[in-house]
Amino acid sequence: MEERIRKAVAEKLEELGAAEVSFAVEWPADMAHGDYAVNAAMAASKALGKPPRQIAEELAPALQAALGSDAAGVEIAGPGFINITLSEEAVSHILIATRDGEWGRNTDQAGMRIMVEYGNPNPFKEMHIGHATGAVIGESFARLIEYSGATVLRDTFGGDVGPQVAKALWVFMRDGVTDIASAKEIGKAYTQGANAYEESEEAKTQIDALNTHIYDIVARQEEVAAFSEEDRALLYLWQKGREVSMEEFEEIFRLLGTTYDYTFFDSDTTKLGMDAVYDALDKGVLEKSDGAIIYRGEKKGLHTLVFITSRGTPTYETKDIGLAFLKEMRASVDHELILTAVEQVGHFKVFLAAFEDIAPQLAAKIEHAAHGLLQLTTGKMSSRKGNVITARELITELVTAAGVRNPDPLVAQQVAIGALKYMILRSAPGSNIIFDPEKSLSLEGDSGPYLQYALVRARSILEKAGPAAEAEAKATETPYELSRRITRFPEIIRKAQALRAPHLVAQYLTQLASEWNSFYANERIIGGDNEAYKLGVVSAFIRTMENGLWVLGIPAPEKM
RNA sequence: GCUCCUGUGGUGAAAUGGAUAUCACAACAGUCUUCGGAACUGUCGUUCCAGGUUCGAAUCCUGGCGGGAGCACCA
Repeated sequence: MEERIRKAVAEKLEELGAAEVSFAVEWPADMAHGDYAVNAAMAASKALGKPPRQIAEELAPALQAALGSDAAGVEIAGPGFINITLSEEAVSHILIATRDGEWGRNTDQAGMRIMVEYGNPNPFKEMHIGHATGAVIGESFARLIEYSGATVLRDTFGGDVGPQVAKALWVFMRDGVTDIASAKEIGKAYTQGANAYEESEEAKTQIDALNTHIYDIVARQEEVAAFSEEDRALLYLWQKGREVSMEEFEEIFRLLGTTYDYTFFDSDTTKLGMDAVYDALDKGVLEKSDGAIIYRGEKKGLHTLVFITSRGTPTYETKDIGLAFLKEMRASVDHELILTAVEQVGHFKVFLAAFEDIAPQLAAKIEHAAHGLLQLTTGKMSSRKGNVITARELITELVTAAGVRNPDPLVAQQVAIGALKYMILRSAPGSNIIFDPEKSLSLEGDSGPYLQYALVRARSILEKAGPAAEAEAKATETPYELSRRITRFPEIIRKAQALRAPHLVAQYLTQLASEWNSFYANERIIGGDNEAYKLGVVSAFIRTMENGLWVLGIPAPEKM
C-alpha cells in the first residue's frame, strides 16, 4: 500500500516538474487523520514555487485515481498534508491476511545466518537483574531477526577465568571448602573475595597470583594426573563452580524464554586470542608498553586499550578476539550482533578499531548494540556491597505477586515474566530502566499483563462464539479503529527490525490492546450487529497480539 | 580534564524533521442487571536555557546549565 502511494505521488511530482523532491509516506499520529499521510506538497513547495495546498490539490486526484476503491478518502489537511483513509474493502482484505500464521513476518533477510550474542553472565558470580535485562532484550532482537526470515544462532559468552573467578575460589580455598553445591554459596564467596581484595594488600597479592595460576592449570587441565593434590582440588572446584553456576543460569534463561545454541567460555578463547595478539604485535598493530601489550587507540581518536597485562594474563579484549575466531570456526555466519550493557560501548569501539587492523573481514561482520542498565531507586547495585538483586530473587518475588490472582503456578509465572519483560522492552534498548523494588512491578495499565489480559478476553469471546467465528462477512460501516490499527502490524515489525527497536512493538501492542478494550466495552460482539464480521476482527486482533507478544518473548497465558 | 550518552506533566516512558506532543502511574470524577473490571470514559498537568538551520524542531547544528557512563594492566 505504502509503495503504491509512493509511486503514484512520485509520478505526479515528476509530471509537475519536481522529480527530485524527497517526501515521506507516514502514519498520522492521530488516526482520525487517516491511515496514511503524504507530505509531498510541502516538500515540493519551494522547488515548484507554489503554495503547498495548491500542489496538494493537484496531487490528491492523481492519488485517488491510483488507489481506486482501496481509498475511501483522499483529503488535504493542515499545512498541505494529503491524508488517505483506507476503504472498508481494503481493511477487510488485510484482516483476512491475518489468518495466515505468518502475519507480520517478512523475508527481507531470508537466507542470512545471523548470530546474536547476549546475556553473558559470568560464572562464579550470581546473575543479577542486569544480565536478565540483556537476556530479555537479546531474545527479542533474535526473534525480530527471525521475523525477517534469517536463521538466528543464539550464543552467550561467560568469563570462567579471570579476576572474578580467582576472588571466589580464593575464599573457598582459604576456608578449606572442597565442594560446591549452590550458586548462592558462590555468590557469597565472590562478595567476600571482592571485599578482601579491596581491603587487604595480602589478599590482593594472593588473589592476583591465584588468578594467574588458574589460567595456567585450566590451560593444562588434560595433564591433571600430574598435578599436585592442591592443584587437583583447585581444578575440581573450578570445574564444579562453573557447572553449578551454569546450571543456575540455564534455569533462569529458561524461565526468561531463552535457549542458547552455543555457550562460549573465556577459557576456550584465551589461547586463540593470545596467539592473535602476539601475531598482531609482530605485525606492529599492537605494541608493548610497561610490560603490557596494548593498542594505541589514539591513532583513531580513541583511547589506549590493554590486551595482555604485564603479568601475562589476557584481558577481556583479547578474549573477544579469540571469541571472534572461535565463532568463525564453530559456526561461520553472515552477520554477528553482540549485545552488551551500555557501559561497554567505549571498550567496544576501541576493540573493533583494533580488530579491524587484525582481521578486517571478521571485524566487518560484527555489530555491537547496547542495552541500558536496570537501576534501583535505592542506588547503584554492587556485588561487593551486597545490594544486588539477583535475577532469581526478582522473578520469585514477581511470581508471588502474580500468584495472588492466579492460583495456577504456570499462569502466575507467565504473568510475572510478562510484567518483567514488558517493563524492560517498553523503553528504547539503550536507555536505563529505573526500577523501584518497593513499588514492584505494575500488573495494571501500561504493563505486560494488560496485553496478556486483552488477549485472554478476546480468546474467551471466540471460544464462546463457537465455530461460526470463521464465517466471512462484511460490515457496511467504516472500519473500526481497531481494524485499522491491526493493518499496521507488518510495517511496525519492519521498523522495529530496521532500528533494532523492540519497544516500537511493545508500544504498538499497548495501543492495540487499548483499542481492543474500547471496542470490547463499546460493541456488543456476540449477538450484536454484524456479529460474523466482528468475530473476524476479534480473530485478527488475536493473531496480531499473539505474534506481537511472540516477537517480544512475552508468554501468552490461556487463562488468567 | 578528555570522550560518549542523556535532559519531555508530580513519577516512569513514547514520538522515522510534521498537524492540537502521546501513553501509563499517581490524584480527582464517573461507567457495571457485562461477551471476563488486571477493563472502559472523563478532568488535571509536560519538551532545561539561549541562539541557528528549515515551509515546519522535543528531534538537526552551535554555545551554556544539569544528570549518567567510560577513560590502559576489571569484565
